[in-house]
Amino acid sequence: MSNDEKIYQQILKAIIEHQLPPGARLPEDSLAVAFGVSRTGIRKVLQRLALEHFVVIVKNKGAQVNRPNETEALEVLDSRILIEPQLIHELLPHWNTTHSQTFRTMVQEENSAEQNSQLADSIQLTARFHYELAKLSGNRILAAFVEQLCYRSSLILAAYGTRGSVSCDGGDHSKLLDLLDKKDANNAEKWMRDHLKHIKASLILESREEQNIDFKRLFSR
Amino acid sequence: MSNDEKIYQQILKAIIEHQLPPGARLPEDSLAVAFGVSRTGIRKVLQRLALEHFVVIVKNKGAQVNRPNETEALEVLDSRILIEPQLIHELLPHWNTTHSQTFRTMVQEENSAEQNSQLADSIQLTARFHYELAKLSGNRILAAFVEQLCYRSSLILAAYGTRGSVSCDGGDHSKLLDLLDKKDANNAEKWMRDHLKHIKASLILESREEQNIDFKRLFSR
DNA sequence: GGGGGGGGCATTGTATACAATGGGTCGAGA
DNA sequence: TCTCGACCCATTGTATACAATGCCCCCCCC
Repeated sequence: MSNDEKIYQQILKAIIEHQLPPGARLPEDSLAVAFGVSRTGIRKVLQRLALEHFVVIVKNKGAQVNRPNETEALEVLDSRILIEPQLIHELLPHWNTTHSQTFRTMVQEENSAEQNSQLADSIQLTARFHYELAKLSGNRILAAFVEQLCYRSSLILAAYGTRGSVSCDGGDHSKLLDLLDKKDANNAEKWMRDHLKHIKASLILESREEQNIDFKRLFSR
Repeated sequence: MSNDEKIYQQILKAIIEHQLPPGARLPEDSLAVAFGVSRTGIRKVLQRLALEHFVVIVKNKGAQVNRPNETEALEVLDSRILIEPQLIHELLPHWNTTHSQTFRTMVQEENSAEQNSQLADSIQLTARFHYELAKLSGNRILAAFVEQLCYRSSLILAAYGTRGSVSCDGGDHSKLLDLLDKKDANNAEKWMRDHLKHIKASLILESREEQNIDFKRLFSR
């Protein structure tokens, strides 16, 4: 893996695990010394992260970790609801006992992370479950897109998620595996859709609009 | 629009219109003098184009316009087949006569471009029809993804498309508008799926594998 | 005491210089 | 004449220098 890629992975990991919380500033200089490279390399990574919506770069003000707003959160979940259930049909023909084993191991990791109250690990493992599944579809473009959506979901869950919305996953995911083992495409698809809708519904979206306050209306007597 | 953005748009346009054909090299220096900036600005744009799969950057060898292979072409079309038909349901509630007018005008442009044998224009207008439609879904994330897929499709059509696969679109697109005007969601969805499948089927994918030649097998007596 | 303006500092934007890599060409030897 | 090798040039990778911007604080004036 190239050096840039390593830096990218490390920063992305830190963002997803909320070691770099939403809103955190990412000064080029500090990162440059931290990784032992010049600002040039850091800028490249930051711009990639910006294109993928993990950070926001404001001209002449630099980068900070994206703080997804309500609209973005809902759109990410809606995108997943539209795509992931359909991928079930694509991946089921390839599904075999080896995959089943691998994914059941992953579910166990999720459960133990959850029981130890390692929220960050739990969220990340949940994301991984979903995008590893997407990869089995065989369509690398869609798999990459789902992967990005899952990572963005990690950010969203950490910001708007309730404990319940994350922790119910462990049990849930193994149910999907049962359906896949039975080659029950329709119920597996339905399960996936309901699962994602459940997560979407569990988000706490305080609807106080911080933006677009209509001062004129507000202060007209 | 920022300066970078302008450069990005110009290069992207040139790629989609095949003024920069697949495989064309994009030396940083030449582009830098062409746009009157230093290599720094060009590199940023090229890396963005690379992340979006319009160019390929090979370390120490630079950038060239992506030449989509068979697999990539099929995956792009499959992605669109999975997403776009479903978006019909999302956009139909917002569909009104104003939209209808706008899109019918677009179809006319497509037809005239096609009649004048302006293949590049025709391909691009077709792409635009699809992603403008996607934008009406209200989900900006999916719309942006579809937009990217449509642009990639332009590259693919120019490389693998038959004249028929492009030119049949003009008449086709207006049929979809009729269905949308009738608020016939199911048939509009079906139309979209068939339309994309038709395009996919019309690609000429010569299956001579240029890569991964198995010399060992080839030359073992 | 409060508000507005100016200056300094921290940070990013852009260009350029130098290092490193890859490919192509020219020449020597078989 | 063909092949292998070394050198050179074109191009990219990386670091650094300087310019430009924005923010914050302080001071001055009202």
